Amino acid sequence: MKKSEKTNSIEQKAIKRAQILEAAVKAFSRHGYHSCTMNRVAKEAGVADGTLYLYVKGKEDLLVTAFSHVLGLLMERLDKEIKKLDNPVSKLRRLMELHFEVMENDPDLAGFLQFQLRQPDPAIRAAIRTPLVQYANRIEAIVEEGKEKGTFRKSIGTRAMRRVIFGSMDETVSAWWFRQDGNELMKKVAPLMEVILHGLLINDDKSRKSEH
Amino acid sequence: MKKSEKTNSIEQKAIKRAQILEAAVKAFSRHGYHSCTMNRVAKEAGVADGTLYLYVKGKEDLLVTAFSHVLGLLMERLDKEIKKLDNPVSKLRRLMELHFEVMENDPDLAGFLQFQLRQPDPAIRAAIRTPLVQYANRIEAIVEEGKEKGTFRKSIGTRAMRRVIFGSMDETVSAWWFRQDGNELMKKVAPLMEVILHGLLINDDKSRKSEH
Amino acid sequence: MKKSEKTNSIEQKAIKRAQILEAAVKAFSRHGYHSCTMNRVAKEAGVADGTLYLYVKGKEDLLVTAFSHVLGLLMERLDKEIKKLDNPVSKLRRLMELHFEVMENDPDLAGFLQFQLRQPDPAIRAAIRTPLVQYANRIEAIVEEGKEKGTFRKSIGTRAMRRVIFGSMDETVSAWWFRQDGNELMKKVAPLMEVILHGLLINDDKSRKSEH
Amino acid sequence: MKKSEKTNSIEQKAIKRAQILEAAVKAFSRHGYHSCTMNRVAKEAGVADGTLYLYVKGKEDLLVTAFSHVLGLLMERLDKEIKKLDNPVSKLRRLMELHFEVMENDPDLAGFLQFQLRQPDPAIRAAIRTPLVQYANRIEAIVEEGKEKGTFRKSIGTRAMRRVIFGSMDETVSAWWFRQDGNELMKKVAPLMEVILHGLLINDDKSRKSEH
DNA sequence: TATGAATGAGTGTTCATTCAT
DNA sequence: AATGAATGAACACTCATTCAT
Repeated sequence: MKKSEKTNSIEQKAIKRAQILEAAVKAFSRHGYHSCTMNRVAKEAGVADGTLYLYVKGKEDLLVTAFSHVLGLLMERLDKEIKKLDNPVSKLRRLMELHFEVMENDPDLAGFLQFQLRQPDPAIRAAIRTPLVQYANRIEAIVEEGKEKGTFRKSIGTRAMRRVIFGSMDETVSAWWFRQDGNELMKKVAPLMEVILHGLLINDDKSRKSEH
Repeated sequence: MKKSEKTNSIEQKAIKRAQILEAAVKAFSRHGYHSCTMNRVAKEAGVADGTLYLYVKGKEDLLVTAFSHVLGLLMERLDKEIKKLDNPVSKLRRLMELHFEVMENDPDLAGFLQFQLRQPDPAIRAAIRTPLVQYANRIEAIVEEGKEKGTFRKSIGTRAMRRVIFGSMDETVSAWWFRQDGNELMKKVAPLMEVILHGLLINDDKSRKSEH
Repeated sequence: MKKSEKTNSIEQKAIKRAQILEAAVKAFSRHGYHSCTMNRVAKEAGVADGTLYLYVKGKEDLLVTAFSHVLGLLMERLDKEIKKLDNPVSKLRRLMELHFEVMENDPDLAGFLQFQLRQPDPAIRAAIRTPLVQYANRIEAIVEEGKEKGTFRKSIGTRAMRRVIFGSMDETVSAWWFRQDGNELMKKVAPLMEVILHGLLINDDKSRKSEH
Repeated sequence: MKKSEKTNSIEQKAIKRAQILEAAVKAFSRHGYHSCTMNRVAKEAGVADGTLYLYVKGKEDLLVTAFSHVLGLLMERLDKEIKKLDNPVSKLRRLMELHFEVMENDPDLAGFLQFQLRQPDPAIRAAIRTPLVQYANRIEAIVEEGKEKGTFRKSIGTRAMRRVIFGSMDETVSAWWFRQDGNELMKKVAPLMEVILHGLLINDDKSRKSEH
């Protein structure tokens, strides 16, 4: 049963890897990346200090690898869910719901993504950039689709729209995380969509394109 | 002339204090809060290491104090400028222009506010919260005024509006800072205002209140 | 054919043992004893880390055992060659030639013997002492023979003579190894013998026993 | 008294520096360079760990700096003593006496010079090379002088002579240090000089230049 | 016998903070 | 008030060794 053994061993390794990366998310979130020692992560994962280095190159790599791991899981789910929908507004709402749902269900993950990841270190930012861009692309794809289908206004740049969307979600999650007041995050979807879709103004005459 | 001497001495002290706080902004921005040593701040300020501790309690306090200092200057200016204007849309645009202008003119300050300040350490975040709330209040005051005057829609919570506004600006500045592509930040004001005021949708019928 | 199998197995083991010891000499020489990891030795020998511990007790034991192994080979050859010769001067020259030849033909071995072995750790030095003394005995035996045959002066202690002989060779090999300037080591035999046999002085009157 | 204060401070610093370097010699000698922790050196010097780094760049630099320090002291004394003498044989004997005397009076220093310094690390060897060459030059200068004055034989290279001289002394000190049998090192001067000056052979006819 | 994943003790170095001057 | 030399706690990472397979 060599093959079965080998398969098992590979599975074991993948499981331990996930164990470590998820322990890192939790530990970094609770103590803060810089204040969190590798020893704490190891304890959280239930392995020895040295074992961490069999799976990642170092502390920085652990942060980045853990990020790719969890964002990968999120995007896999996102793609599957969004594929089912047919109009950009629904897609945008679903993206936002999913984003908030994930955060709400795992505050450690939320803390990790909102704060621990925002490291000023250029090396870290560069490493994080790639998966982050993929997420931004998901948003921009919806915006583009909306423009093509005539749902969203073509006069505004896709980038600007993406920034408003992502910036709003991001700020909302951050504010929610700090208050930690029960699980109300999902309730923010509707008002946020309201503002993003229709804007602040009453009796808005879109033919004007601008208020002056 | 005891009094004059004393006044002079107090002024001297205030000047050195500002010197130190601005040196901290610059040094933290360039090297990153955690990687920046107190010695570097001291050198930047032109004082000895120990002298810093005559003005702040420690490194963390230096970060927070420096933040209050620069945000105080910004808000002082903001209040003066906004007082002149009479409608909420102009006020909102002016706030955004000012925000972007300050960032654009002082990239060190921008890096400090956008990244160095976002420390995951709970103690730091708590300390930073107070001055930050004051800034949020400026935005919410404009939103409230807009609602009262019938310019902004009452159906959306002030908080949600504020989050979209601040989140959009914040995300825009962050993205700009990273690209560091010349001084184009001011050009983002119009498209951002466009989205925020009118929303993403074309032919928006505001009587519907929502897209479904 | 149990016996043949067993013999074969024993031979196999001896071969692997030699493999490991020679890999250790090479690896220690190239990376330095302290900087060389057991993993590197294992790789060099083509076995797994754990396998090393089936042949030696630990890293220190590996160093000492490897030394005994290579010095044993050298002395075996030395004895055979010297047996053929009949006068102490020839024997001394042959010893020196052999010493230099071995070093020259295997720079890894030379580096190992000249530097990696000179560990300050008392335990290591003590362990190395035994085989080293055997080599010293070869030199002293030649000196003694020379004294008995009336070739060398009896007035000087055998130990002192041995120290001059061994110290000179050792210093010469070290200097050569550092310069690594082609294979000129054999050319040092003649001048070295010249000094050792006749001394530095011109017109030496041996009846004086000393220069004053 | 500004000047006096400053002078005093500089003196203090030089004293502490010497304290640290001499503590390093002692600590490295007793525990072995690699096994000796910086903490041990600090304790030996009576300072905190961090203080060491105010005087040297790191552990490796400490080794090299300590070596330069002690060899500098030795050579200063050597030059002064040798200047008084007029013939190369006396100079050679004085050099050897001094070498042995210094080692004998400070076994820690001897252990440091004989073993701790012989690190295989190329960086260390390169750093140590410069002061070591200076010492070699002292020996070669005496040899050259001896050749010019017609005392030493011109037919043998200066380098070869130096290697015999230095190698013999080195080997003698090493052997002595291991036995640690009282303070007999000085007694080795005469027999060593005997061999080096007159060679091993009885009835040596220098006109032959070689034994065959 | 052989493997190699897992272990965890051990250490050079940094740097915020203090305090004698 | 100002200095800056001294402090010493804290930590990421390595690697010899073990042991279940």
